[in-house]
Amino acid sequence: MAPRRPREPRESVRSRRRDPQLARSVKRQYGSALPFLTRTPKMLDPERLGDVLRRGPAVKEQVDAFRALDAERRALQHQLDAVRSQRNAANDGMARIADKKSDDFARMRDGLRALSTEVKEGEARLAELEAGARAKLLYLPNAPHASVPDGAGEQENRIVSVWGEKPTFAFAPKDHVDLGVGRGILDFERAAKMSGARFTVVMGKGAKLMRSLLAFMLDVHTERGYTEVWPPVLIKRHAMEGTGQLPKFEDDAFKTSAARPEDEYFLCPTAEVPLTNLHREEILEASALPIRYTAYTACFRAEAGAYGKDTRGMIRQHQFDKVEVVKFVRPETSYAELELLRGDAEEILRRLGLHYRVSLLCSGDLGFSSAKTYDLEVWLPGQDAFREISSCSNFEDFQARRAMIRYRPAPGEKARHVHTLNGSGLAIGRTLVAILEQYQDEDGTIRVPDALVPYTRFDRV
RNA sequence: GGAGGAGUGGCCGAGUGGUCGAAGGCGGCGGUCUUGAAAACCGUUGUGCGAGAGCACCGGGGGUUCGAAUCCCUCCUCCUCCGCCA
Repeated sequence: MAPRRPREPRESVRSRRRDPQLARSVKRQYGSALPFLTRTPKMLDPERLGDVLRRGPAVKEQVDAFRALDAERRALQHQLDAVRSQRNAANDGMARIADKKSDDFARMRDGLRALSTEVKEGEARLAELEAGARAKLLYLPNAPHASVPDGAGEQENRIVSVWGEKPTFAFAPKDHVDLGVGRGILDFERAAKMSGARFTVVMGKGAKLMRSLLAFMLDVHTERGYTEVWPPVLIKRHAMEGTGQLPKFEDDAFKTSAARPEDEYFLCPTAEVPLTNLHREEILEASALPIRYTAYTACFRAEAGAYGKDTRGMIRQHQFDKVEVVKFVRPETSYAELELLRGDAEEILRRLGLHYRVSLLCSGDLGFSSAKTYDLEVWLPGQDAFREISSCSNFEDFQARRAMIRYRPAPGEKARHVHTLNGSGLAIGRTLVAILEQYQDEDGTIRVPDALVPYTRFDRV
């Protein structure tokens, strides 16, 4: 990414828009009608319809309902334009009459009043149709890419590679709860005092290990070309819609309470949301792409419906920590970029020497917004299982349409939607869990991976 | 939190009810001139929808009016000062 021009202390707001990444700023304040509805979405193109339908039979109904509303909307739009045209012509006539008190003027005014009423009624009906079509579209998932295998759920994901080997132990390996509590670095009972279930207090060398992990991850990513970002974690509704967390998954999110609805915020569920929304409603310079960001944030998830799953330990928490990587790329490069991004996430695991495998999610396990996702699954000896530690996805133009993120392929050409990608790089809590379990010794102490020692300045917990 | 001020095209900036998608300047593009360049001069230059005629857009939304960039309400954003804080 090109370095941003340093800002003058008293620079005006408007000149600040002269950002080298921006071909042209798009002025559109939040809550406006239908930024992404301006053309038939690509996912509804006949050739891609088959792909959306792989999501399951319910999607067919959604598509049909959307198309019906959209056809109605287009018809009304045409009709309304014709009436508007009449009104505009009549209005020109009025403007040319010098004598505003003449009978002619009065007669024309009455005619115009009728036309205006008709236009207003049409606009009201059009707004309803648009809102209806938009609502339908917001609930429609992304189309799986052709390379995504069909399948109903997790069991049908495809393992595409395995890195490293299972560490062998001359003793029965403990899980991270026993290890962490045993070393005095994890405290679930005390966490419950202030926050209840599904929270962890990390203490002492454990806390330092967390801090070291996030610094280490950000350093690796920035060395590899990502720009480090420290974003807000209280998020407005429109931004959550932009990346696809809303409206469908509102129950999964925490939100603040506020006297006025417009003062309400959602707690960031992943840095994907603020990072992707950095460029919402912008037209980017083609030469600036790919744009790459990395950020550490705390992440908050209500995880409704996950009761009873992973109740022990710090695998599934209401609050966790994660370093995320996000890319904005040209559409034709997005699948190559996905492989690179996955490599960037894998790099962290490799440098930490953690045994893991890569899984390609099948259509039934694919997230709502994603066209293709790889999960990185780290080996947890204490659970005798691979567990997700990173999820790397190509969203194609799904988020770009919702958040109106475009680029201009060449000067003078029409703006196109970018493709967005993101991946965890990595979930910090789960990385700590993996280190505890894979690097444990028989006496319950834990060796610190070499790559982290420069950060922790101790080599054993 | 309190008190003021402001948001118009890539940028600056005019426009306080109709002929305004919007003067003028800068920048960009094309041309004339030039060995070449600069200067000067001429022309051109927003976005989206639509097959097209056409329609929409002056921060967002709503209202007044026959008619709104212009008047009113509201929200957002930014600026200045005060207070508080990290």
